[in-house]
Amino acid sequence: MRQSQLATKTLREAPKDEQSVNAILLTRAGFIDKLAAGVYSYLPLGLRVLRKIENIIREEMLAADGQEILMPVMHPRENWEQTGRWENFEALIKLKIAGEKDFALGPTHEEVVAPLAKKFVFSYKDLPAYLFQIQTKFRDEPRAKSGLLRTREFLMKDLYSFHASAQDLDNYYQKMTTVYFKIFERCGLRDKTYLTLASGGTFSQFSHEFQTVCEAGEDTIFICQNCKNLAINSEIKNATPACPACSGMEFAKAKTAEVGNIFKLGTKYSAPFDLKFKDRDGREKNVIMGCYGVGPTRLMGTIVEISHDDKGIIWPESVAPFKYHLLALGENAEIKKAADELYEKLTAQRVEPLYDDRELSAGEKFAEADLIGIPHRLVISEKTLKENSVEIKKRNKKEAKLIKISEL
RNA sequence: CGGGCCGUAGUGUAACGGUAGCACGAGUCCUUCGGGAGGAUUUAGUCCGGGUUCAAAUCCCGGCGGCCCGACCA
Repeated sequence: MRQSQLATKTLREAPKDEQSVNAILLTRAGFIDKLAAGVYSYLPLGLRVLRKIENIIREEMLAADGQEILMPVMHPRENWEQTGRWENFEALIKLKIAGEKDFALGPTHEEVVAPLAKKFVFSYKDLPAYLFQIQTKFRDEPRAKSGLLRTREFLMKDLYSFHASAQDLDNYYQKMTTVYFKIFERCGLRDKTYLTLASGGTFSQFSHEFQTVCEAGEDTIFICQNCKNLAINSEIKNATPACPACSGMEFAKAKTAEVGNIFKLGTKYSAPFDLKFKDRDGREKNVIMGCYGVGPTRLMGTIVEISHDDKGIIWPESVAPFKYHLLALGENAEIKKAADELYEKLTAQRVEPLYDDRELSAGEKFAEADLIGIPHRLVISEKTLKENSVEIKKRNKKEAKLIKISEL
């Protein structure tokens, strides 16, 4: 893409109504735009990042036998009455349509997926089943905050698993723990992300969260200093003094953002919707469920929180909006021609270049490139042309080197 | 939802109750071109509603909106 065609512009200064690092950098660099507190538009650069994160998650869900669906955002009141959550889910956004009918904007989809599964699950032969979607969720957060970390409208991948036995759920739950770490690995968050015990288990003692250490996070966890494999959420720390994995008693306290969570739901949602199956023994039993959530928009914010410097964002290559940022310095025809040719070549190779073909000073192009944070910077200038080469520099490294154009 | 702070061009910031100014951006032109370069010129603003006053960006009341702290976060 030619930067002269890019719809957005960068801001030299941070808007004064954003305080968090992720919101400041993403806004300045033109990835997002705030419409209201906790409600953001995703602009061309931001949407590219979001799609990459989504695709990583999608690939991992498909590899774990998930089948992708898309459920409605609008949920009839009756579904939520069925589980008692029309009244009990405080963040539920309710609205009337046609002046009469009550609907909720989906904050999660158990109330939709359970009755949906009822239409296809009859026998143990239909189980297990794994359905997932990547979709916009709505929650009436009393206080939206920290840019993309806590919003009222956000993207969420939610997978629901359906099992014939608790054992089968346990196995899949275990598998999803591994799959989730793979997602965080691919998004560049693995090193700072901890499997964390949390409350909320209706079916088992705990649920598990995936917590990424970062200043802007709003959770507090205690990381076991013995195995460093497990952490305990502060909300249940008092009730859980020792590490359940290794019995360690020493913990390090850390501020974190919850980037994912997994629940064993058991029959909490299958029962109210009468979601049953006929087992091998001929008896009718409740389907056992699990659910697994991870939010691409929050992930995007978290990545920026932990991967930036004073000049701007440093995207991991896996989620970067582009792989190369090609800068043409100077306006003479020779430079322009060489840069144009390299741009065409890279485009033909499908390696996703962003080409700064604008008539701006060198300093301005460098500053913007650092702000946007594309992993590899390519420069064509009088200097490089003398050597018949192009300068290449990684965003997270200081040194640059010249390579032959033919090497790209 | 409680508490605090705050709403002035696209962005950031000034203006004692008395002419709304500056910088950046954006537009046009010229000169520049390895770290947000220089010059000329143009553009654009007091969140909304009421009140006090000869006079309100400024004071008062109400609303709306934003940020931060807390509560909340299946």
